[in-house]
Amino acid sequence: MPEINMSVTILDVAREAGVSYSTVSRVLSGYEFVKDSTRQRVLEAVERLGYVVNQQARSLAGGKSGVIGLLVPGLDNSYIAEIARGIDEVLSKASYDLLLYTTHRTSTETSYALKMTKGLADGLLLVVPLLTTAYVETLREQNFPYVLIDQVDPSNRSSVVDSLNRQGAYEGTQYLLSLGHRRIGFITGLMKLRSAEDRLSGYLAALRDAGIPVEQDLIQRGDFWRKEGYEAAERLLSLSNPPTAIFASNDLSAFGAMEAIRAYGLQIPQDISIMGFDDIPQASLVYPRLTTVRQPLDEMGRIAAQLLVEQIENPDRPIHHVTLPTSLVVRESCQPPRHP
Amino acid sequence: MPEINMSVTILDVAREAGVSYSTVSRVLSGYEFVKDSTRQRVLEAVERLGYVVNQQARSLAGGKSGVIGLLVPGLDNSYIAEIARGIDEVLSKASYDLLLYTTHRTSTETSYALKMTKGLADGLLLVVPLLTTAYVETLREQNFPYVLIDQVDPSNRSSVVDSLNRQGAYEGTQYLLSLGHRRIGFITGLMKLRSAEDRLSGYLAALRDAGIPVEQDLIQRGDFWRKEGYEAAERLLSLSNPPTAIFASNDLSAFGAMEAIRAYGLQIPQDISIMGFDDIPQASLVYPRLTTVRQPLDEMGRIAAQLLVEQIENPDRPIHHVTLPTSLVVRESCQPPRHP
DNA sequence: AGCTTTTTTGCAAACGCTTGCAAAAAAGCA
DNA sequence: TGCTTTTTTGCAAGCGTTTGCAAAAAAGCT
Repeated sequence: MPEINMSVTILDVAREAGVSYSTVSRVLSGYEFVKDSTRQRVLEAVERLGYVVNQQARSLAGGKSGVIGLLVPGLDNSYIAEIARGIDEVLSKASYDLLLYTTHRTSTETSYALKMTKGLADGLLLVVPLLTTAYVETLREQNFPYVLIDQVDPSNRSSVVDSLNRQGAYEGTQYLLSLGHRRIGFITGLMKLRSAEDRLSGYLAALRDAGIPVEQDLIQRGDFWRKEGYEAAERLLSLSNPPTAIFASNDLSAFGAMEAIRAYGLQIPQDISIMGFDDIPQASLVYPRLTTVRQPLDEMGRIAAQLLVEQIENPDRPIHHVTLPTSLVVRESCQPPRHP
Repeated sequence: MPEINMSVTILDVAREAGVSYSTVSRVLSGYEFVKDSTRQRVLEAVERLGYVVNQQARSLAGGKSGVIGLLVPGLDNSYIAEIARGIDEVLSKASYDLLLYTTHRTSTETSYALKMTKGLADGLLLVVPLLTTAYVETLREQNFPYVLIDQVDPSNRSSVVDSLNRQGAYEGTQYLLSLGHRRIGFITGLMKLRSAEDRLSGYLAALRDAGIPVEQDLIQRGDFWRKEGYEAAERLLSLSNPPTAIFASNDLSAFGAMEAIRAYGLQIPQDISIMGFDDIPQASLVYPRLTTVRQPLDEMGRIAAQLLVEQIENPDRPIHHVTLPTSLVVRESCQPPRHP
């Protein structure tokens, strides 16, 4: 009795159960008009023979693959893992498999997305996609279900899940101001992404509302990755009048900045305070533990997956834009400046 | 002129180019006996119509998918990202796409692996699989190409890439001994995995060779994850005669132990030294930076991908077992004990 | 120019499944 | 019991591609 036999086809099951292969197909798809005794016979034959469906054939023949594609920019960022966790929670309940494609080479983003629309996946979740205009239009034209996560669609015709980036950065900056910091360095994210823009905008708004003039030297370019965060922090620290605090656009950049601060022989938070954005698990792992603006990443994943599943099951469903609140998580990386 | 049109099939291209669809297929697969002018005509039609192949149909009809499946236990561990990086480097050169399946729910490991054998992928890379006996036998019987990474096959009939776990742990323990530590706590990995066994074995061998008796209380169970590392360290620290150093079976466990040490009000490395295993990127990010035994993770991925690609292209190729050396990376988390 | 060999191409079958339609069987009703 | 409606099932076509085989065309040789 084989547990699993890869060479068994639906024809073998049909023969074993004494029915047509279309009846086998109907049993497996849960079609209601199948006699119970027939269903039983088929299921027993499936088990006896160790039948595994050929997903390719099923997709080609018009069935649903039962797979959701998740397109992420890379793996070495817990931000992705946190979102994926929320996604997986919803998808497992809805009996979908999650298929992950990484696009650390940007050129693959389009080709992967389009590959997935050809029967490989029933829908697509796009995490911080860079090239939205190129293929999202194609996805929409083909009525292929997709949801954008932490990135907006300039044409406002996509379902999107993101968070209050601007508000979060505003509050984070306010917190640093409330500690007495007046020279607050800011490390941007990748500025072609809307989240990076919004976070910078929140920082600028908080300064303006506090009547503090913006100093361009205190704003340094980053790209959301640690290495650029290190370099941006270096530039901030080498100013003739360096900041007393640094607000990095995400936790990874903050980690890089922390390294630069230490390489400068300075102490966190005694000499310079540091704040991040995201609250990935490592934020509470580094020492001192990072004060950060929290994005509910797993909830973002959850909601995106729900939107997508609903869209697949109700294709006429209107698009949604869900924006989640951020919250400030105060840990040990910030304190009042040495000289007020 | 559409850039990409998802609804174009090979029939449309054939019509547009004035040839049969089998000629189109031959052109796309690089078959040598096609007239150059015909080839040109077909390629222009492909471009003009924005044709994208249906991968499902291609797989079903007997073609290669050009996809390698990567089965990993979870995403929130940079160990995986590092291995994936090496894999991706080789696969992109060999023009294979990488398809990642996560199995944080163990029950999906078997079903994902078997799904992939049905035309979805041309080969499979299995990273620290837990359930090797159940389906690896099936993969082998079906002559489906696969390589195990950082896990052995008890039957010794699989291609495997791993590292000198025992030797690495031996040298790590020796290093702590050379600093003067005589009470060295050890946090195990998940003991059903060979790497966990080997690392414990290396620790024990180093103690034995140094003539130091093994104390069972100094060996605490972990599972390679941070939380268990925290708890194992708590147990070590609450001993009446606690260790002066802790050797954790992997970096994640070491991070958890670092947290426990701090929660105990102790300082690293002044009060207690800590060592990990893997050298994931975070090891040089935590403070103090972690001394650890380095596994060349990206090289493991590279070699595994090479073995797999070669196996796919030469099915008669014999199995290989490649074991890579580890190396000690001394950073700032260890120093001689306070009282020799 | 005719014959042989090589190149080129289309036909047809196949891959493993889903599903519309119609026929057969069963159930319900008067 | 006969008629109507509902349930159950198999037939046949199709999905989009690959590939073996044979026919047609071209090239090579005498």
